[in-house]
Amino acid sequence: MEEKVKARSVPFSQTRSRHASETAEDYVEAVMELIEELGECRVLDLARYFNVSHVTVSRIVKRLHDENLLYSQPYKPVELTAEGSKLAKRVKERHEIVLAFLIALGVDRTNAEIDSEGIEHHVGSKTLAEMKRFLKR
Amino acid sequence: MEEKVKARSVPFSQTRSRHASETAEDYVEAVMELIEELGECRVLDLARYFNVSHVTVSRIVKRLHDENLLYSQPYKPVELTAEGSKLAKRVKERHEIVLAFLIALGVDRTNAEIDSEGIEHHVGSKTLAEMKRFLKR
DNA sequence: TACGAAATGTAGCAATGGCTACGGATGATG
DNA sequence: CATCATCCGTAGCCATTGCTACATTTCGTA
Repeated sequence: MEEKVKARSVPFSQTRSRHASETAEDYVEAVMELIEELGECRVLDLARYFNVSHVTVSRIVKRLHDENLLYSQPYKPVELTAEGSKLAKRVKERHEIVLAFLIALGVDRTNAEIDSEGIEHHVGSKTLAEMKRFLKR
Repeated sequence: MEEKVKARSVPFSQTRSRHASETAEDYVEAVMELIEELGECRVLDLARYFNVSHVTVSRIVKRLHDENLLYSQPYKPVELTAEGSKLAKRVKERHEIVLAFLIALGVDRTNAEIDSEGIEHHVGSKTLAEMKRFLKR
């Protein structure tokens, strides 16, 4: 009898839903950042930020509105709900730690910024703690 | 006049196509691993590995066949093309470095395995080089 | 050799995230 | 206060990755 290979259910946790969560994290972080930089966050600001069409942004904003992360009204700026703001702060802090970590590791700023965007969503609490510890050395 | 926010076109490089590439990387790596472990790689082996239905695997295998990464015939085991094998080796090596790096950083093996699966796709050559350097210390 | 279980393929649905094209809303400015 | 550029929403297309249900192929074994 063949020996069965263990399922990688945890690491490969359902690509689609995982990706939807990453989008949510990217968007609330971007909204917070854009509000800080511009005073408000419009759909087109997000479209420029992510380099996608305003249509894509509009649909995602609607979804995140339904998920209670964003507050949006037609033709009005996008704002963060309390929940969205909480998530954004957590994501931003994690992002900053990952970026600082990569730079401390010796990666140039440009590449550190690029890689940290992708890496941040996959850094669990244990890994994040070790990155913080490394930064304190 | 409002100051425009720079587009994050490089880090946020078109989510969909980026994700399709990650899937390709995961699949060629899995095929190589399953062939090593089981002698051959069936559609159902991949389904168990990724914890998805055989239908999902079947469609992705077809796409990767069209992309010349896999060689597949109906009801036959899946094999790697020369191109797929090359990609798989590259991905596996990168994956092993990331995993070893996280463990060297102090992360426990379980969390290191989980996080390395997600992180590996976002580690550029510069970051990978710094991880290697860290491992040599 | 013929049967049945297991493996695989096909049909068709949903969610997500891309897009273009088009039309309605807003707001600055003449 | 009317006009027009800009912003944003809607319709509708495609690709990817999930799924269930059903059909077909393979293959060991009776």
